[in-house]
Amino acid sequence: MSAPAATILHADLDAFYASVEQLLDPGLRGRPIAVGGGVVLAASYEAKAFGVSGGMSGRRARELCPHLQFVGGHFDEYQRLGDQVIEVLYDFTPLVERISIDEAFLDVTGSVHLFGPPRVIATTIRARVLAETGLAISVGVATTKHLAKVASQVAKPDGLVVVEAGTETEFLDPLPVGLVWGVGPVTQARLAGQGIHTIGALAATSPQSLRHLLGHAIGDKLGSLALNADVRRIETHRRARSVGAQSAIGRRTVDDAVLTATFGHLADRVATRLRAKERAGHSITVRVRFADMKSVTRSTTLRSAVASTRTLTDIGVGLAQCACADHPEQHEISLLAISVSHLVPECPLQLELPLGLDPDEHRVGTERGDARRELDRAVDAARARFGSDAVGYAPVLLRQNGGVPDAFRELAEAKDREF
DNA sequence: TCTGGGGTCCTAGGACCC
DNA sequence: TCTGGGGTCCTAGGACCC
Repeated sequence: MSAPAATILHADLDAFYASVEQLLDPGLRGRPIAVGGGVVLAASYEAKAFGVSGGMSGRRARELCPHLQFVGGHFDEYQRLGDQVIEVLYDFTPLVERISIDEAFLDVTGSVHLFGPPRVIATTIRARVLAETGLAISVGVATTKHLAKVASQVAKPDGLVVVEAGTETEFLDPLPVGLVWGVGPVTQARLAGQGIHTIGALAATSPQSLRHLLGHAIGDKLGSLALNADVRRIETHRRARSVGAQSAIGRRTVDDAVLTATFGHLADRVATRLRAKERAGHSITVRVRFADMKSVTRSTTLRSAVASTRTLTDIGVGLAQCACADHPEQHEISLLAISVSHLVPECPLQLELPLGLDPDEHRVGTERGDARRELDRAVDAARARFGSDAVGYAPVLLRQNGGVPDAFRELAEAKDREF
């Protein structure tokens, strides 16, 4: 006998940022709004009706919806309300896997004795979230994570869909393949080329054909999801595998001053977060996006793990110079990014970083290595007491450029916190 | 007003080792 | 001398998700 099927809920706040804005300002309710400016971070359902969606350029959004109103984000409120909703979920089970600011999986298999059948739990959650925060949350209920997520998408807006055990295939088969987790525009187009438009058609395709069409891993994964063979468990604690930061800088002529200033800023953000997590990383990857939106990456792997701001800055600049030198036909850059991976625990008292090219230069125990550690520690401590703007490493040469406010970045970074 | 910022995972080729 | 095959790591690129 197999174990009784699990009961998984996927709870997903509707048009989250935009709904919060409409909550905060009643004058925005019932109207098409978008959070963002140059790019749409989130659209209200009234705006979605015109085809406006997240990630779209502001200009395109206005073309689709001339009366669209842009609003600046209240990022602290998003975090606060998102946390408040997650706290409601914990009242029903400790098995909560938060996957972003506004959505989570719950395993309520063991909760039914306390709170009633899954449908009752889901209904209670939706009512409590609405009463306590004023926000609509859609919930999908099923026997697997994937199916629960598909169900919550189908439930939107402000709905509940329960897929009863035994009816999974019947539920999934007519749905479009785009609802399968991991099927984006490229994969969807590839499948459409073979006449595969529904999850049922995907499930009916042979594993060999899928592998041939999409590659081994993707083909196998999609095949199993379409056949409802998802065996993933709820993971309550997930460790980050990389820490990164990026900055769109408009169009800038390639020069060292821009690289130094930008990587100073990015490395500061990344290294500070690494040190706060007591982690350091062996691999550093830099991405340079040119003015024509083509981007290239350069990476390096060091024998020792890095978490120092200054060291990360130097490596970032060096890798970006390599990338630019390899593309002499490109004269302008529009974005720089740095990411640290192959993370390892770093005890604050432990030594760090010999560097690749000149191993002695930055090693702790040498004058420069010690100085860098002391500087990082002093800056971290001052910021902890006086706020993140209290101390900087370099003059902020970066024009704000109408970009995303720092508060939004801090919001994205807040996902680092262990939920 | 040309196109954000944070991530995860997969593929493919080459180096290197056994 | 020529002939192998498998495994692992690194780098670069890309699809996808929120």
